[in-house]
Amino acid sequence: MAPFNGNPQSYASPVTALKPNCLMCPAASACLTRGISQDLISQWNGAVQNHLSLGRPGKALFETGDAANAIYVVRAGCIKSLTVDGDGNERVRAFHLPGEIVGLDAWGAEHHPSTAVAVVPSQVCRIPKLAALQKLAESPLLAQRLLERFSHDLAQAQALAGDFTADQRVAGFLLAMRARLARSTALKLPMTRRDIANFLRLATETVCRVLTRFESRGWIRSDEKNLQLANESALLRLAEPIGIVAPLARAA
Amino acid sequence: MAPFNGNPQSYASPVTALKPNCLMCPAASACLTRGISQDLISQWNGAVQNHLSLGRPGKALFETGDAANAIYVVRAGCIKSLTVDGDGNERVRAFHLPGEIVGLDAWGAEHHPSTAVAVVPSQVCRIPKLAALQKLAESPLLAQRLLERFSHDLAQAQALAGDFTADQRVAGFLLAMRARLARSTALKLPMTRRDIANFLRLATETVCRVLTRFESRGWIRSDEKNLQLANESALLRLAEPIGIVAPLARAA
DNA sequence: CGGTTCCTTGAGAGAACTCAACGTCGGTGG
DNA sequence: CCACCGACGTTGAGTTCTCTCAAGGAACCG
Repeated sequence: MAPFNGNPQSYASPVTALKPNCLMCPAASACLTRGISQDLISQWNGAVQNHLSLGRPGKALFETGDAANAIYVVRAGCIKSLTVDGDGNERVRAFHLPGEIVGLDAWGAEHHPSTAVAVVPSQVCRIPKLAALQKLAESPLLAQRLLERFSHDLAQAQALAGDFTADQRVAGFLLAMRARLARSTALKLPMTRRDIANFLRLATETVCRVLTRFESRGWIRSDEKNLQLANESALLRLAEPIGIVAPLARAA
Repeated sequence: MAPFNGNPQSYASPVTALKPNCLMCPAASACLTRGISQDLISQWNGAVQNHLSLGRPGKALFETGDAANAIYVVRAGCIKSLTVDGDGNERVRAFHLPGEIVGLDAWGAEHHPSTAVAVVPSQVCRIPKLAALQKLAESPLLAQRLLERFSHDLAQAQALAGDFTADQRVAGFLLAMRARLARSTALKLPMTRRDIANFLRLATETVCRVLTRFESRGWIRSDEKNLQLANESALLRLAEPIGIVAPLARAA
């Protein structure tokens, strides 16, 4: 059970390791700090308390009911937010990729309404709400950035709440992941079929069947977690009614 | 076609009518200004540009694609946010009651992703985003209030996005309306069955059938728009998996 | 009063779910 | 080293919940 050692600063002194440098962050191109001045980035960096490694899939960042004193920016990996109802049924509410923020649904609450769990080995930056609030007061630009993030997540959640066919939902999900992972048409999905299905309100089997259908039509090529989007326009046509929200950040 | 005349300041001079006084607002107990000092309320009042009357149901506040330079706080009535897809299908994304904010999904965008329409004769306060941002920088408390609102709406949207039975969704909706309208167990729903169904991703007929079922069980008494929740605990038990988000505001 | 919109109830159809089974992969321990 | 186990992905067959289609009654408005 070797500890996950993906932290590029793990060899540095503990203090340095605890206080990552936003200027050298691998997720900078998708973070709140994207495209702002170095001075401002340094200022924001002051609000970052430390960063945490979630070494193995399933490791919880926080659980429902925990005190909610901070938000977390994903530095690497993938985090999922989920709730568990009285019958023990899990429900995936969101996936968070590098640069995205975990815990926004708890900004106005003392306790987290959802649990956050690593999907793959991940790292996050912890930013206490109070420290963040202080920085926002000092910089309207940062405040605007955070509000944009809230607004985007809200619009996204509302779009996804719609009533769509299984094909539409899967197509929309693939396109959203493609835009957020933002490399090429080749995707490496971090999460399992089960998580995707749960997130999209579908049965695991349905997701499988849809993917098989897409592949038989030549729209995608699928090798388990590795997907190749061969016909994005077809997927886009299918997913149009969802009104996918364009991602805020692009690779610089 | 007499103009809606519910504005208590309509007899005052035009300037006064255009700049409502937050200290005398009927929606104050549910607004961002709830429970803060009079000085701070007055300060926030400075950000309020004017207020608008939407005299008849169906009147649009703004439409998808319009420039998004402001947010709107509902002063009276009820506003619905909706989108229209390529096939002309409407989808209700949210209802906004007095004290709640319309347009948050467009804070980070230049154009509104959704259309806002009056459900009943309504009034809203227009607050330019720039003016709001300025006030937020001056007052961390106001900033916190707005962030809480975003957070709450996000959590709510995610909760509602889940996969629930028709009975669960309707029960959850009734309880949420009860909490937001916050009077007694007697509810006067502003919106039609069609709107409720669309919002809950159900057919109008299904909503009717569920309400009939609830009534036959003695859980509610229904006279069209006027509902009486006779057995809230039964509804609560049914809606538990949704994880209803408690409303931020209560009547003072 | 027609005309429209809304609410309600009934009967049949369809999309997705549940249940079930099988192959694969990776980790674990004998 | 390999058998075992569990998790994951995939495919098939029957069931169910909700939708669609259809129609009638009530309320509202010009």
